[in-house]
Amino acid sequence: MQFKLGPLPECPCAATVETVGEWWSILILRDAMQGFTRFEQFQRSLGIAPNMLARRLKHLTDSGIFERRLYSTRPARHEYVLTEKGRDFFPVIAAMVGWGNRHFAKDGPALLLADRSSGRALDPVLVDSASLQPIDADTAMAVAGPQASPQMRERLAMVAALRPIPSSNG
Amino acid sequence: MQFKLGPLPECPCAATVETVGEWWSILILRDAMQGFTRFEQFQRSLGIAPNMLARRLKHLTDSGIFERRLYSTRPARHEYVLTEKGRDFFPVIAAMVGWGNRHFAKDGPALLLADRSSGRALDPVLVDSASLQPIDADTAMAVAGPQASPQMRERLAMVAALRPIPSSNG
DNA sequence: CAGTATCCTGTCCGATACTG
DNA sequence: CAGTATCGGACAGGATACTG
Repeated sequence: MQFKLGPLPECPCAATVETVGEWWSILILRDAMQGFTRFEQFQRSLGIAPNMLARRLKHLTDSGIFERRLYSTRPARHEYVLTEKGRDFFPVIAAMVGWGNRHFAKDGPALLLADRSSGRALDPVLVDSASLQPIDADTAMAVAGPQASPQMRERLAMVAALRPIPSSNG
Repeated sequence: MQFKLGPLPECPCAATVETVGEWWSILILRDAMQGFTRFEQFQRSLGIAPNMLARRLKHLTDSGIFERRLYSTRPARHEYVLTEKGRDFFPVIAAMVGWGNRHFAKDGPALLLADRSSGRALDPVLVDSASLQPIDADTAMAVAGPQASPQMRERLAMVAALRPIPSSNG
């Protein structure tokens, strides 16, 4: 997962993919959201090879998603603690959980989200913070932001002619 | 991106990662959500090699995310149309756009989401559909669903002792 | 326990050439 | 235009051994 070279891509979706796009990274973050912080916890949970885990943790730390914190000297021991940026990734994980449950769990989900204090099951849905209206492929579209490059604007203009987006059932 | 072999993993997040985890797949879906359907549209937009694009489109079609539809005979031409399952992936993309904008767009976003009819900018936030309360790492947790395996229950029980999850600023 | 160091394999991916 | 075929490189990822 590196794009050509150099800085992150302009598209925020592509930048996200480039930062956490290796699939181990997503699963590591999934576990970190549950409270895991230690090397061995991740390793046991994921069955990942230790060198790969070290690589992924380093990359996520370099990306500002984990903070590597010394919790013991002699011997030196580190734990990997989510930063605010890392914790803010939770909605992406939760959206994936929701999609997976809706489309793969035929006989009922194996895992779902619940409120920490009440224990009540949560049904994740993405809405606009102001209107609280659901955001989906029918009602939302991408538009150029203030910092959009000319190329980005051109792309988006090209795409604007295509709406409404085609779908298989009409 | 294939796990060992065989069926999808039990965890809905892992199942999602396995299905769309290659980073090209996410970007293809991003473009499909904008209305792209043709091979050449994807290729030009992404700068992807044709063989890779063919592979990814085939995989996404086999996964029930695209429907490959003949839109012209002589010569035979196909377009790749999102299924309902594919369109339902939009919240994941939008959540990634939101995270990318919040953490990478220092001088303002290059791309944002807007309402199709009003054009008003949208601020994507994940909430519970019943309570409309935001779902984040502090308030939500994963619990075993009705179809959880014993191993999954054991994992989640292990994790339950760790809450509240550690974070770098307290 | 928490990694680092090596080696190896699979495959993702790009480049290019070719076809109806 | 919409792909398929083939080649080669880079690297993700696994297995194993080793260290403080």
